[in-house]
Amino acid sequence: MALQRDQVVRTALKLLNEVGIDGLSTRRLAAELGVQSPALYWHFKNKRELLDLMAEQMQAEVLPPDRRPTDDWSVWLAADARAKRQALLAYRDGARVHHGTVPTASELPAIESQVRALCDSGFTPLDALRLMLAVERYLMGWVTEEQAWLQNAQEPLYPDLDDVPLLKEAAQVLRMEDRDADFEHGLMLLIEGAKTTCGRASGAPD
Amino acid sequence: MALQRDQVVRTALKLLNEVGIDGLSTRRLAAELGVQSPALYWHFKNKRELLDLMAEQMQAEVLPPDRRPTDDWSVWLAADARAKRQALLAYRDGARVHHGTVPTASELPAIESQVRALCDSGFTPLDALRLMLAVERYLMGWVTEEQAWLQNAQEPLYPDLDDVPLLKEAAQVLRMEDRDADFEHGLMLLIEGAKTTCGRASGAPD
DNA sequence: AGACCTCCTTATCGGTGATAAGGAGAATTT
DNA sequence: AAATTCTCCTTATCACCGATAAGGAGGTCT
Repeated sequence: MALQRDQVVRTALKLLNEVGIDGLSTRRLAAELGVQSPALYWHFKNKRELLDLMAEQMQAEVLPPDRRPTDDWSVWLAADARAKRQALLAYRDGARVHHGTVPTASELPAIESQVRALCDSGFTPLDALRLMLAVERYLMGWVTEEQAWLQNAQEPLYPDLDDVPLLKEAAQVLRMEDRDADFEHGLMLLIEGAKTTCGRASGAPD
Repeated sequence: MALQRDQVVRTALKLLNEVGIDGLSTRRLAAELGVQSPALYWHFKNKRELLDLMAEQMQAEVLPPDRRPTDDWSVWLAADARAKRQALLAYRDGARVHHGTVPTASELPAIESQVRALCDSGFTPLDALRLMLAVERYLMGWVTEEQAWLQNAQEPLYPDLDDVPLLKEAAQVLRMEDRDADFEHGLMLLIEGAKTTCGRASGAPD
């Protein structure tokens, strides 16, 4: 039986979790598939294309198939960001795999419908897209640093904070002990900022 | 005359702009310095250490030496973010070079003093540090994607937007034609969000 | 004079992504 | 049925990478 393209992608994702993106070589992947490494180049133009498909598959595995904007934009926008974060966290170095990927033309309609929902709540198309872009990049930056830290989670960070009392008070953030809450806080800042400057609450137009 | 450590770093940064981080090999750098590549390993433990020093140098070249918080927190916080963005943009792949770098213990006092300034404006230490973290990661995510896009700036992006009228209206964002303004917008969202949920304007307590 | 220290050299190792050329077998055409 | 084409893989090889081992030349210190 011949190798299937998406079987290669799935194996690559499984391997990613074992060895990380720096350890994910075409030879290692080929070995995992019981094949010689040049065989992969029949299925993919190059490694970049493989990584792109891996990124696509990662999102598909976690995101619900139809993310139709519900009534309150701040609810679905936040839920979307949380789901995407989980998608990236589900694989080692997920954010780095996703880097450099650009929305293909086929994803534009989904973006359009989200922009439309925001516009129905009082956003201009410009502000709507800018908000979505800001959330997306906050998300990417967050998870990238989060995963870089996860990989080096060795000795306790900053053992002595006696000289910096305020940081000592906020040590849980500095030591990243509740990353979910900290991510949520930043996300909330973006959404609150958008509420006060552009949008209005839906269902309760002011 | 022997090679100086910071001469190597400066040459590496110059070379970075010519070949990008993927083209920056120890051999290429050694050649630039008129030396054989193992010579570099006398000055640096490994390539990671070189990249760390490059990241440090990049920030030092752009950031003013003493960034003392002025009266209005939203002003210096934004100015700081803009300066850091410029520092990263000043070199090709600057954001990727900076990735994985973690604040050393010696940078903690500077962070403490910024947290203090925020607390003077009504923040709790927790909210202050979370805000700074959110801005930092938004910044990193932003510039990383920005530079990835810069490197692939070839054919025009999304030539046909007739099927997505709202995106057509916001095409300048989608096509990243005014990246400064778009970055500024997201930064403003974070700061406005912080104003309405945690802080109060300094000088004009409400 | 001898020992050390600094900074570099040559040689080499095990790995990487990628290409060229070709071969075996199934499918399709003649 | 024979010939051809297509699919999917192989072996061999390229140029390059980060890193280490071992040693050598030249200055400095004892």
